[in-house]
Amino acid sequence: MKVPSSSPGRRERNKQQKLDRITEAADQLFGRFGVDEVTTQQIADAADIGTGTLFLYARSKAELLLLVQNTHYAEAIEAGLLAADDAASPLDAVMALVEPVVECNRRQIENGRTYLRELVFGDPEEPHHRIGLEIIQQVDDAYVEILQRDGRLSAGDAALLARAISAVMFVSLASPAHLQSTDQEVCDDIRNQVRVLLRP
Amino acid sequence: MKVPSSSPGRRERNKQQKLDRITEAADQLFGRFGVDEVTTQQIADAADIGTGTLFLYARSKAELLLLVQNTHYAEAIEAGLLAADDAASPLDAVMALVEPVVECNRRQIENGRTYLRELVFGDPEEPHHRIGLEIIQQVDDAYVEILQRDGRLSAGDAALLARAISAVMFVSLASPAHLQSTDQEVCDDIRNQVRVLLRP
DNA sequence: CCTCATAAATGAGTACATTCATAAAAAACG
DNA sequence: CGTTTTTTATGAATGTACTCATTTATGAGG
Repeated sequence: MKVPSSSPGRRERNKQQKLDRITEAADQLFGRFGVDEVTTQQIADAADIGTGTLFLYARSKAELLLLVQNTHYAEAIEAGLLAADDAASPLDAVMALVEPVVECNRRQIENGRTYLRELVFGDPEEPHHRIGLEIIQQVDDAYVEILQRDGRLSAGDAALLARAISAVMFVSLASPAHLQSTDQEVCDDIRNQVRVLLRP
Repeated sequence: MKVPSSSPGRRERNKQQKLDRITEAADQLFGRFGVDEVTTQQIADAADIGTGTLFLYARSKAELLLLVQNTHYAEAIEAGLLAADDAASPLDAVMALVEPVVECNRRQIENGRTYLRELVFGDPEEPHHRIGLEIIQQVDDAYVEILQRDGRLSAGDAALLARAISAVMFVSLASPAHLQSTDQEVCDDIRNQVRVLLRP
């Protein structure tokens, strides 16, 4: 048995390199053509690996999309958390979080909708799925914190209201009604709904 | 050119019979095994039609599920609309609508989730999809009416709040978190969220 | 260095939804 | 009726995500 401390070993290095190539290839191809227009074979070819190898690194095409997109959402949410700190009102704070997520989600609308679809309907046990859920949970947690700032809501009610806001954002982003809308229009639509929810 | 008035003609009769056989077969098989465990071939065989014929009557397997389920949801909503009329409070009225839908949706949980998934993410141009959207739009309209009963909300705000309630119901039903829950637990969860939304 | 055990990679194979060229049936027309 | 046109039915063929028996690479022990 070898000590796992110092060197990662060639095996580990190879694995990491392959994962990097896969992530890079999938990100490029998905971003360029949309998840439905890209075959797993094309990704495998672009990453220079065998057909089946791909599925050792992501158990499904959906997982591959989550793997690629999670990073982008994490960045968007980081920005949103910062912006929410100096918002004047709870509504503005919520929207400071919503805006970067909307922007991220709609960079490629088809991918954005598929990402949401898989988060809700995919297998929550899959590794990248789990990570995706953790990432959006951060937004929910931030909503709770925002809603409690002025002390008018109990912790329980704040949690429930936060879930409602998340649901509103989810459905607004997923709905085909907004396929042709601008990001701004989607944000405005969400803001209007949240405004009514917050009106105490 | 023949007058289309009097007799339906053998062609029309055959078509109707086939559609009936397809609907019956799909309803049975989906209900028994769940949509993912049934192949379109099995449905075609059960309906005693050719492989390709199925897709003349429903453009996709998803459309077939919508075709079969729309009827059930329409019935559930009809019951809900009646019950909502003699509810004491807006919250009770909303829940009178929610309960039959939850019951219908969760008769077979996998089918229920797939139904919601296809309604939101499927092609809204497909005929049965369109009908499904019209059916759930009734629920949304009913929410608007309920919310305006006491006159404390403008029409616009009522519409926005109704959409939020719909979003809450959708996400609560779709979420894997409720895979193991009872119908009652799901209803309670939705009720809690709606209660917070309605608290002015 | 050699041998064996274990992990990783591979691509031919599978399953299944959907399509499409062709055939059969029905209607229209004389 | 027979002919032509239009609609409907069919199942073999297709495309694609995913699996799995087999091969190959890596590391451990001697």
